[in-house]
Amino acid sequence: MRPNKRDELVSKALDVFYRSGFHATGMDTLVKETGVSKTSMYKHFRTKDDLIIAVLQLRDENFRNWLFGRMEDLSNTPAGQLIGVFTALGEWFAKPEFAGCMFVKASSEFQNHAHPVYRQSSAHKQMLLDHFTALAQSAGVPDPAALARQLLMLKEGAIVLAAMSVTPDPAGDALQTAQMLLQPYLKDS
Amino acid sequence: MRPNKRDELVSKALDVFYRSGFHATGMDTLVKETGVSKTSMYKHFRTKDDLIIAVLQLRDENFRNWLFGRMEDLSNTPAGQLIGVFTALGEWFAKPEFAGCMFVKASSEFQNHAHPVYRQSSAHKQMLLDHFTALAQSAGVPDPAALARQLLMLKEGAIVLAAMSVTPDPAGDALQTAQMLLQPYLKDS
DNA sequence: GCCAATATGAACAGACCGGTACACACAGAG
DNA sequence: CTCTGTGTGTACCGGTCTGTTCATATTGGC
Repeated sequence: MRPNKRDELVSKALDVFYRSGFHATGMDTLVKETGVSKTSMYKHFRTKDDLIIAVLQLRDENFRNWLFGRMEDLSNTPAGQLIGVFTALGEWFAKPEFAGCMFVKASSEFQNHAHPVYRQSSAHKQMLLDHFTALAQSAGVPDPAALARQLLMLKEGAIVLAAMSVTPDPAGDALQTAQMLLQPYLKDS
Repeated sequence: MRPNKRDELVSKALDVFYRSGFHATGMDTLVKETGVSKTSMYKHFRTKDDLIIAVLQLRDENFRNWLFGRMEDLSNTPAGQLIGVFTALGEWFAKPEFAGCMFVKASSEFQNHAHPVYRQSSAHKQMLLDHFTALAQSAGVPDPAALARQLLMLKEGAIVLAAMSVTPDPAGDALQTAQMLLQPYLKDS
């Protein structure tokens, strides 16, 4: 029961769940895809729900590291980093494996608000909101919380429209709107 | 095989799917909930997918009638109607049965872009976009298509945040943003 | 009333669901 | 070598999935 074996299972399960959905993916499929035996799988994860929760934890970590890292790469100023969200989104949407937000999908399939999967999905969005709020505050915005809510809303809307193939460049559209909201606080540094 | 019986089945199935998800809801559950026999159910709908497609058609009709009707009630001007979207959203979010957008959830569970459920979900959003674009054009906006995309994105973002209980008043936040976008075209009539 | 056509319901079919029992391979200790 | 502990794979469990079969009510025409 090496610990990195567990991580490997979670990582592979993430891919399959992301591609095919949670309820639609059976444990037999995951066992086959990972090459491990069912017994081993259930040694690492007591139930399917436990596995899903581990998957969402990994996703939260990966997504946060990727997005926040990308934002920092793109700008040194808080306002510039907030704008960077939408540049980063555009890069994500262009990837062939893009298939929407995993947490939105998770909360869609586990709608009971008391369910750990729903709570975890909600917490992920809350975490993003907190980060945006902190940046907005650093940027000197009068109402940082309100701006953060607006930017998060743009981000979620863009992801939905991208996942549903409604408009060709939702990241670009969101970027334009965000620039309007942030214009007073963007120094051209 | 009275036609209104079929409508009744679709309507009831809509409620159950909306509450519990598509894959998570079995035909046995639907049969039990509707009181009809399984044979009758499969007389009306050849497969579960056929039923889901009928459900989404009804949802599309209901949602369109409700939203567009509410928009017209709220204002006589095109720009005012576009603002009305977000007032209407606020009313929707306050309803106890609110559980996010059914089409976003459907496309989450049926991600294959060639699947009729995905295509239908995408088409629903396209329909909304077209309506918004026409209104924006009537309002005399220079780039009606761009504004419509922005407003649709705000709507989708607000629904996601409402469904995931991230912020207390996403409709209000979206309304504020929309007012910024539409300010030049809103006459206080 | 009588017969044919149709709608219905319960039981079932075969596959798959999440989860478990258990026999076994293989390591290290003596 | 033997004994023992641990990780693994297979076969299986009861239940549920979508979809079907077939015998039985129910209806309409004459």
